[in-house]
Amino acid sequence: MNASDTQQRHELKVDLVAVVAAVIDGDPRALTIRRGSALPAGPFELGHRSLQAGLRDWVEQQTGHPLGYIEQLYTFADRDRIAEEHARRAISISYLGLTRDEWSASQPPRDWQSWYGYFPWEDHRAGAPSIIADAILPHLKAWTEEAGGTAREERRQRIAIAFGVDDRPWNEELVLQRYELLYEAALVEEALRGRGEEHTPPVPGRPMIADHRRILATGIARLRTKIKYRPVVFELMPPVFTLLQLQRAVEALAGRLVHKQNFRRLIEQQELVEETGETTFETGGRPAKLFRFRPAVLMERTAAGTKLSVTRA
Amino acid sequence: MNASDTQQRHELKVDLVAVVAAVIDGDPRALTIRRGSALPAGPFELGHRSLQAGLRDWVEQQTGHPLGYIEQLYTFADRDRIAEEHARRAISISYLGLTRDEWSASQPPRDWQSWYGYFPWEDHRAGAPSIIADAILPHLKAWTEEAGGTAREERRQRIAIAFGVDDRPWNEELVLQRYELLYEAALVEEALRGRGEEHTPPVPGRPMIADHRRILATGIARLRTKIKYRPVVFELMPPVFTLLQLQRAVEALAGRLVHKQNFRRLIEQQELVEETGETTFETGGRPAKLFRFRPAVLMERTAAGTKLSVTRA
DNA sequence: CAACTTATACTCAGTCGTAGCATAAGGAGA
DNA sequence: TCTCCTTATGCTACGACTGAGTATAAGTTG
Repeated sequence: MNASDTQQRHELKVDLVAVVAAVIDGDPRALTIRRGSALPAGPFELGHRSLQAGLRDWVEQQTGHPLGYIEQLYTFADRDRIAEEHARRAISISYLGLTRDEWSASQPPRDWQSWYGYFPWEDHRAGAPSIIADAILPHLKAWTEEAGGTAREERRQRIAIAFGVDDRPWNEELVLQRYELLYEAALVEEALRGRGEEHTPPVPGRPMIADHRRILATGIARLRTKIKYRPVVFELMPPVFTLLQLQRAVEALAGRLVHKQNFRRLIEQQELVEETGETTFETGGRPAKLFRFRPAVLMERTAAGTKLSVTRA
Repeated sequence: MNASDTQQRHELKVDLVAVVAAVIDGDPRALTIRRGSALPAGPFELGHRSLQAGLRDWVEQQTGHPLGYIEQLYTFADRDRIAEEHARRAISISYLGLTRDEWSASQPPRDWQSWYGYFPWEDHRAGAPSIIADAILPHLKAWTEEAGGTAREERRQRIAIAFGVDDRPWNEELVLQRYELLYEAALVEEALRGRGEEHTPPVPGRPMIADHRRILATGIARLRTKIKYRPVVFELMPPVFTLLQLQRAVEALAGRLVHKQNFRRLIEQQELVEETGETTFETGGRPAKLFRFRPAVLMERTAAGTKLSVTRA
């Protein structure tokens, strides 16, 4: 009805937004601009050969970083979320990119920000962060009380699943669901904007412009899901590495520790890597064998079914 | 470079395209318009509250079918693929919708077309279709020969993975990869358009306008992947059903048969369904118990991790 | 040399996927 | 009515994989 009656211009602004991930100094990071307040982004223009090409252009232009592997994430267009930023309505097509931070001294340093500055509740490598029990759950509980009838039970249920309440396991993949819950409960800064209540949000975690933090959450969730069944960690690792370094990278992304022995067994039985024949003494204790990814794996990554399940520590 | 130099209008046409799936008479089908030649679609307009709302409007307007569950699929913008259809460049945001075909006699009949009319090579319920060995693989083999050097080996590899050559298993999820291979090898009608070579394509399978068949492939692939870890079949089933009916629906979607006993065990141990207490005699042999989905499952479907693995027959 | 760190090998129980055997309960035709 | 066919449903066995623990090897540091 409204679609056909309303005769308006059918043209819209289309933005490309990039979540570019790398593991640096044992931390999972995202490439940002404006001192961490935004993701690299720019409009899709007629000069771009494709969406991907446009995205690469913008990222390289804004950060100086060339992109390797990228994949599409999601297309957003919620009027509510963007209304305050742009008078006009816009569509954001988001992508996930994976790289290493291969900076040369001649390049300006890039603005890599740790994921967990934006999502402090997502890093469970040293156990569940205390802010979950101290700040998040109490506020969410209060939020369930606000609702009545079936809505209250539904909220309780969503919270229990997302944050692993009452003996439910923590599921590291539900990054977006958790952020959305906090947004709906108005516990993050983005939810308070333009409401005249610009007070400090009750839950720590750095905000971003527009819905960039939501897009970042989408990218993290996708990556956490994907490492389990596709060999994508490769894109984030240097050409040669030890198994523990690989494990630390996976742990950084997943935000949880894994069982070392089982991790190695998994890696080796999947035939993802091969020994280079050399060892490194830089790791502290007994020298570790160095590995590289098997070329066949790099080729098959499009379709091969590889599982790199994040087993518990 | 090109992005910043080219000062062009930053507005684009944005189309919404729907893959709406249902299982009717044991066949997986898609809701189409124009006698099966196109998917329901229309431009995203300023009057639409959201992308999803816009999509619902268009589908209902064009087919009379209201949509229940929908999820976003992918956003396409390849200039090559759409060039012939629209002079102007357009972006297509595609969605997957799941429904039952609850037609009332007063409504006009909807245009439900079987998936396998468009992708005859995807239905392995009665074994691998003969066209794979008879038509597809020979043509693809010829196509590998056209390439030289590493490209040839890469093509061979992709074909082997996608179609399950040399003892590799058939992977029903690779619907899109298979279609893309056939497209690249110019074995489907869409690839021949506007090239002046409008001859009959070498591989059977009904074409669609623009890149709608590619979008349909994307939707089928997504659904085949998703039934394995999320309880989405529900959306496609009537409120009450026998376990064999549920199995047949899964088989129709996956395009392959499953082991009956294991399927039942899986379903029951996941506690997805509960008995209604009644039985039906309409199935031929021994009367079958009737089941319904447990209400809790319908609620949790957003986040619950349910596996409905398609075990072999 | 002792204490500590990291690497790596091996074991074991529980779960899950695959597959086969067996029985129950209806209908159709001899 | 009896037999055969069809579908439904229960149960068992086995191998692969997962989660978690034990033990040993080979370095560095004080």
